[in-house]
Amino acid sequence: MATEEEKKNDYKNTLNLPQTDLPMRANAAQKEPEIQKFWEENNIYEKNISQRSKGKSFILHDGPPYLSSDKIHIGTALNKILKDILVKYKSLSGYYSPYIPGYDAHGLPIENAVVKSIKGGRESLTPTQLREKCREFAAKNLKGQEENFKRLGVWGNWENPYLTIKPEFEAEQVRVFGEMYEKGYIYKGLKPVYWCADCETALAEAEVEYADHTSTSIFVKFKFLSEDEKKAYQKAKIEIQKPLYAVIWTTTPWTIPANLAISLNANLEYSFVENREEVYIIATELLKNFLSETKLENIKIIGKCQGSDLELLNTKHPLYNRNSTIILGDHVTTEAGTGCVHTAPGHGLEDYEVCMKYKIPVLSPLNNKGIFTSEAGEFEGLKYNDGNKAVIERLKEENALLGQNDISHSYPHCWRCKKPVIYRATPQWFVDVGAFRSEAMEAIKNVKWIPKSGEQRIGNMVESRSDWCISRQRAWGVPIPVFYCEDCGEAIVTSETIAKVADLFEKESSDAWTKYDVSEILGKDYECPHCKSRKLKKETDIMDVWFDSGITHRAVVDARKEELLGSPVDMYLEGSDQHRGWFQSSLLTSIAIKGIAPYKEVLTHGFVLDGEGRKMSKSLGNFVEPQKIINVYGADVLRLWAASVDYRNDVKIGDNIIKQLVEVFKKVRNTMRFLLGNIYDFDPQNDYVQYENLEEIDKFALHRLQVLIENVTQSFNDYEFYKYFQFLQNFAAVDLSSFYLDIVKDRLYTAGKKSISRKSAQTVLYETMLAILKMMAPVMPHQAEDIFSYVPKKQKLGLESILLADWCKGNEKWLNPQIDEKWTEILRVREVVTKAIEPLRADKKVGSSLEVSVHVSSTNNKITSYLKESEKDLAGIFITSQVFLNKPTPNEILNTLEEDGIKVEVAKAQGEKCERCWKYRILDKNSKHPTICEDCQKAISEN
RNA sequence: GGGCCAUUAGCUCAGGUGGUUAGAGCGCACGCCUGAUAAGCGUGAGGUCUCUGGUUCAAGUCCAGAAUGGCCCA
Repeated sequence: MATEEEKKNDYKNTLNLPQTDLPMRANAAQKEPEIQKFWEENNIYEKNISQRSKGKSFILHDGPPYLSSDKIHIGTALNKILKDILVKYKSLSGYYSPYIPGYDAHGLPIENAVVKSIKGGRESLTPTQLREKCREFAAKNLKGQEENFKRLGVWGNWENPYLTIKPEFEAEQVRVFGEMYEKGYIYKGLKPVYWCADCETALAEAEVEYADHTSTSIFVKFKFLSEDEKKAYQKAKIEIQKPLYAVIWTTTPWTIPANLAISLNANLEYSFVENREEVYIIATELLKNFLSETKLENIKIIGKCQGSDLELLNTKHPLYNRNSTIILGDHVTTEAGTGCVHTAPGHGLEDYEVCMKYKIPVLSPLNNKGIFTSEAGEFEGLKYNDGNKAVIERLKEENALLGQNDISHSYPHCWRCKKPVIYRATPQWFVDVGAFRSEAMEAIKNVKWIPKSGEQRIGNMVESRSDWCISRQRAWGVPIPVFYCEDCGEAIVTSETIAKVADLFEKESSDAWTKYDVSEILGKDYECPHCKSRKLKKETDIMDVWFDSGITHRAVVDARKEELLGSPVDMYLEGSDQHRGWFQSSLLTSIAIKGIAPYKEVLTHGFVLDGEGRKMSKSLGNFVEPQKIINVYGADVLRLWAASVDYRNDVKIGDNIIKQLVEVFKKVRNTMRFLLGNIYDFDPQNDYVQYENLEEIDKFALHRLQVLIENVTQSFNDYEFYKYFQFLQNFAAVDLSSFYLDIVKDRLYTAGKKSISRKSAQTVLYETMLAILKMMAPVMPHQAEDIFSYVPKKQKLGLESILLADWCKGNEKWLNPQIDEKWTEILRVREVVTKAIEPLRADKKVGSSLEVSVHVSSTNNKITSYLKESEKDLAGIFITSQVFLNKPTPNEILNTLEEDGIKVEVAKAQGEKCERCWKYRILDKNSKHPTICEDCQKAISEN
């Protein structure tokens, strides 16, 4: 005879409980690499690419990360993940969407890192050896970054990435230079750069260190020309005969010989100050400061005017027989000085910029050693720092000095010899942006910028930018492919020289530039086209790395037309800092040689901040390392993070945020596990229930699914992944977990295994599972693939990988507004019912809601009729044992709740607990199974 | 200092053309279930919508200014 316990187990065995081997825990950190191995070994990426027609394409062109490190940081991870989500989504949606990752590998940061790492410094290596080290350094970092990217689950042509140091890339770069030169867009000019007079070398921004330095500051007066003096007085509305001076202030007296202008701020107010027989112009705000510094007394303000009133008036240089013109610039501030800024375009970057606008030429009367040249007149032969004293002496003699003080301030020093550095104008190569600026502005208008503000941002920059200096005095880069004639001094760039250099680089890389001499490159008989001389030399400068990456539209997109279909591509997707960087350098070179923008759309994302919204910095020690997150939670959680935030603005990441995402990740997995477990025996071929035959709540579930599919699709199409995240999360938690699955559980478990009602629910579960797997795939590809591997073969649509599927379309006929309206109302009633039961639970009068029966009524006719229509299903929907509409519950009413015109009375359920389905029923003691209900008896007989 | 951007519950996000007690999911608290179980369900508490002015009968929503934070310049 069976014991009670055994009998219970017997009935339990007749239930259809979920079955699946999919583990509840993802164990992602360990599982993901296995999945990636599966993709790699089975060429899933390549298969996806080849199954899509090139007629429908979406090309995202990768911006090359810089190879300064072998580890990627969180910002790079965000960027690559966003790109990959998009590429995967487009691929699933049927687009031909290949992805060729790129790397930026020339430039100063790499060169500096290498120089620092070698004993003996730069001098211990030949340029060729140095370049070789740089190449190795870049290769090592590439390997590290590539591993990081692959570990994120990023798809792409990893076999053949593009690289700015590949010979074919460098060759194209030389050709682009040649084309731009031929169009007259490239010229040689002077520009101030940091210069160390002791090392006799140009320095980059990164090569100067700031340290305190004591300088002599001086106030110098520049006398107005008599004509212009009158005009100035007129502007200030004063009548006076005394001589008028603009007073400048500088901490580098030696640059006075190079002064060509005086800069004022157009919007500042300037005072005319009378000092005995002279009048000075000083910015009103700085007057106090000026007086205390110069110790002048008994002065008075006799007039005022705006900076803009004085534009283009001339003063006389106190030491030379030339003018110094008053010009206007935004760099003039009231922080120090007089508001009249000494402007020497050869010795200051701002000075240079503002003089460019006024077409004032550059004057830099210093040689490599920092010694004044003949252009400095009487100071010729003096070293610049000795020039300070000499200049001050002369100014005194000319009665042009108004004051002199020593000040200590932060000043740039050479990182090698630690001596102060200067700005010195040197010959540089430029791109004449002005020549095609309007074309570029026009092109900007025709690009779709997301977010929209990007258009203004880049527009402002292109509009106001000066010419692009593309030369660098360094070793690790593509040489500027120019020869010079040593006899006539002309620069030589012809289609012939460009072709020869390009072809050579294509074979041997740009290392060939230093390796061969001119005659080897151009041929023994090559002669200067200007003077027929055969004495030629090579340019020693290299190109700005922004020029490297700026021509990928040509060296990659056009050069690999078979794969990338040629420029312009559909999208560039980078951080918002690239408006100044890659978006602009790419735009300018593309406009210059092709007349079109290289992209149709530009999508930008913000920067990654810590959990408190602070910038990540060494001093705060608040860096979030992607590798750490991946090692603990897996790449999919990081990917989910990227998808969960509105990346158009800055985004935050921190422990708390990641923990929340892990919860969502688990929730989705568990929900999928439940779906999977309940359709283990479902064969779509035979068991699929046609829409018309589905139960109404199942139709409602499909309606909700269809709404989800459409919302999610729209979110991806708009690149608004965070909306996708919200939709998916809500659907999993609300529509499925707490509503549909909770209700349908009973049917799945207790109904006959092959009953139509169970199959009806299974059909919905099956459709839901497939749709969600597909919508997980772009964002959580590992998780989706992992789950998919546990899907029974019959349900897999013949797919080898979920990443080879077609995007979920659902079925338009699932949209059912009538059912939606009705069930939304029923859901409201359900809320009132659960709320009404709640107090009884708190009082321990009731545990499971199945111990309860309810009487429901409503003052709303619509609701009443909806309830009536579905009367027999209501108990299941409310997860109670009985629902009464017309008559009150037979047992004592334990609680009543009325809300929104819906009245619910709760009582104990009728009958006894059925041992099989746990619902309370009036049991037939005389039947074969006296402890289970009628429905269960029927179900058992069907099994 | 200039250009561009952001600021709604602890977190991630909603809140067309200004109009009743500002929403969702998660998290949290409390409880239930023990046939999704290192799961599942329910209920509840959380917001002076960054601030200050202004327009208006009425402002998270419009205007002006400010603060804080971010990117790019200087």
